[in-house]
Amino acid sequence: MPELPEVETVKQVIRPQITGQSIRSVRILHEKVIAYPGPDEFAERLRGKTITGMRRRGKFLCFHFDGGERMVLHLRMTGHLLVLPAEEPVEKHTHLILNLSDGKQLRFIDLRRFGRFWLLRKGESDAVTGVRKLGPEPSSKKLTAVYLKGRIGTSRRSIKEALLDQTVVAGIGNIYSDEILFTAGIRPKRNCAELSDDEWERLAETIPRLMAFMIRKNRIPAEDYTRSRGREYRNTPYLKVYGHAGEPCPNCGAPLEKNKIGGRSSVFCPNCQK
DNA sequence: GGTGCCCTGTGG
DNA sequence: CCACAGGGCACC
Repeated sequence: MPELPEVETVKQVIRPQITGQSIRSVRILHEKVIAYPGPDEFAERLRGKTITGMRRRGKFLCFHFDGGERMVLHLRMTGHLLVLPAEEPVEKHTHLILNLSDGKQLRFIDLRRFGRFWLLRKGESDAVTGVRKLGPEPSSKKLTAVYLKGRIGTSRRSIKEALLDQTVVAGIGNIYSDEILFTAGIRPKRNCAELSDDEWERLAETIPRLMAFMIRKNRIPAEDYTRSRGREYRNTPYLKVYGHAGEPCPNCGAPLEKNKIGGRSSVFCPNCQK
């Protein structure tokens, strides 16, 4: 479900509601969502901790506690977070509840149960979470045409697969890879090794600009987010190709085409994208 | 690299 | 009924 802009929204909505709170108790309703360590240790170590901050890295969320421990969360396809009063009914697919000192609860809800939590000790490596392998953020000044060409310029993969590789750039998913390639005028199936310097430049320019635009458009007041139960905060009105297969291209009017790349669907304009 | 899998729900 | 869904990983 969420890619970088949506995860950023979750962070912006949730962070002010939980920072400074301490965790009174932990309720794990489905142990599977706790990837590391075991569920008992996870709950035991969280209890009594104070939340000092919350950050995003790629599609990961990282909760910081006093004493230096941190909890890492990946929402995967359908995971989301809500802060609700303890008396609110617990909805279906709720897998983890943190009882906070102000009487509210931080809840993790995930229909498909793909989302995962990790709890790391102070200074413990995040190799286990995958955060350590992430490539630069789209907003990073490290993300240049020279970087992209050097990192994947000889790869025999398609450019779409490379953009989905979190070790190349962090945070791009199936929606925004299609949007980026449309804006940059490059077909998703194009082989990385055949892209021109000009095309690497266009990618390096498009990735941060489009992601920043989507983050800005995705902002939502916490009340609206909570009222819609974390469901209606997506960039759908701004997507030019994703979800629009068969419809006219917004640039040239030619019907947008859809194909499969590495098991993921991909929408593009056969006319505007070379 | 491709494929299957982890899950549940929805839409054709 | 089957195909598909915004993610990521293990396995040939």
